[in-house]
Amino acid sequence: MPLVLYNTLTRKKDVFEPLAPGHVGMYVCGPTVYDRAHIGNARPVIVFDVLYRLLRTLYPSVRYVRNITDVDDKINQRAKDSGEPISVITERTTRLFHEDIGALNCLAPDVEPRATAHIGQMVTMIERLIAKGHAYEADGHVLFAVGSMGDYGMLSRRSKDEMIAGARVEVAPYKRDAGDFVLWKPSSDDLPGWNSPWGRGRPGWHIECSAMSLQHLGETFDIHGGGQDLVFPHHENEIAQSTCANGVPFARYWLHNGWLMVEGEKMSKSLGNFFTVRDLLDQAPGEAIRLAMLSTHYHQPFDWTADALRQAKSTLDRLYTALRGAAEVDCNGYDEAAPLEVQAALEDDLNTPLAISHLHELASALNKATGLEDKARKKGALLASGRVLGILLTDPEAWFKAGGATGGLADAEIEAMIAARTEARKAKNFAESDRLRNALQDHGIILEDGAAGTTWKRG
RNA sequence: GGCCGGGUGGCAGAGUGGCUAUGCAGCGGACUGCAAAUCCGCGUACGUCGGUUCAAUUCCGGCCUCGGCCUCCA
Repeated sequence: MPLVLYNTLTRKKDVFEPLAPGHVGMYVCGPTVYDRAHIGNARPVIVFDVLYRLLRTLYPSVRYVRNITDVDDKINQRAKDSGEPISVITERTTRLFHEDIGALNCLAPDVEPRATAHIGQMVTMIERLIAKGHAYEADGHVLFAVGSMGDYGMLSRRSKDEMIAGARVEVAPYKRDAGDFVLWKPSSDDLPGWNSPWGRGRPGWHIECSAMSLQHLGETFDIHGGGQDLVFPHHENEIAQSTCANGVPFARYWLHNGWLMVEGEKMSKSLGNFFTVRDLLDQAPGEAIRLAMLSTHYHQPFDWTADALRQAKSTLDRLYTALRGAAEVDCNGYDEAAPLEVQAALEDDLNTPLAISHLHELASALNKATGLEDKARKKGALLASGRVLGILLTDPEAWFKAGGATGGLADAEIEAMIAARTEARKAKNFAESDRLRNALQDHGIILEDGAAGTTWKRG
């Protein structure tokens, strides 16, 4: 099956073919580092991590670039409010971002460029745009002239007239066209700034991605991703800058993940439904958060609910239960590639919900498997499938016993009570046996009596 | 107002012109000292009104309805 991806540029599923055979270049818009990542930030990171993992199973060479935006007015504001130097804020936030998404089993990109390390490239690109008549200097700013580009608006499919008619913000008087956007703006002494042909200043929002993708992936590359809200204006403007500056097509496939809601409402601080990844990691394992995100197709809006998280956790319990039952089975040689149906689901525009349904089927098959060979085959298939999705990466025992450090009974205490219960059961003292089990249950410990003895897990 | 995406069983959520996923919850059974886990079985859903068709939840059109975006929010 060929890989097909829904391309915002064409508004349909397109068969994916890399520009250079065997090599894929992908750019995804990364975080602005002024505050901890919230779950809305986490969605594209997880979605494109799955795509990255899938691409790596299909192509020998994949170059994944995800930027860090470390120059931005929100960062400036944060520094002003807190009194902390900007570099302290951006470095700390970057480190926390890595921690948070690492806990969600997201692989590091191949390149993680920082905007402040590419100011020179941005200035060069702006100069080229001015030279080609696509940008102009006005009132200390450099602006991109949307009127200079014939098919501006091709990604978001809106005409310039519409944009002007719909403009809600007062148009700065120095703009030639209401749709013109800032490439470079002046900085006062108290703001970060770099010397440029237009005086000391800082870049506009969009130019960094054009400059960094050029630097690390070239003029034309395969995939550009991000949240749906970035389609306009951010990605539209990236296309304008890059195609006008380079004179060749920019990204070929544009992928956008849907918006994230919380309990049916838009997430916002004022509604009190605003969660950081860190908040959620205190409530559930990262794998459960990740799986919850993947339980809806990436293109759909995702409604984050307590129930969705609970369901994801219970799905993982079920899958890990199957793996735990086959702990002794050596599946070496059977776990290299995900089975066809899982691969096919993902190759069909990253249909993760369908892929997950196949994991359930594999778990059932593993539970029912009798022969060693059959078990090894199913276990290997389940593990390989999990790997593409970035789940089932933990040892099953560790999965079920996790959470002990944060309070409650220690493993040794639990083991001791189980031993006492086993003695009671041998003596047919079921009253005592049940008392012990209930006592453990009160601490969230669930016992399972099997042929090979009693196992336990933290519920 | 413009553009875009939805409305599927109690819930979540795929998908398909006829064979109607998957999971959770529920019910019945097997297993178990009792449980848990697992296994077996059960529930026949597709907003609405028309059209096309031998056949539509799936295609087309109208309507209702929900949501997103419309200059810097992922």
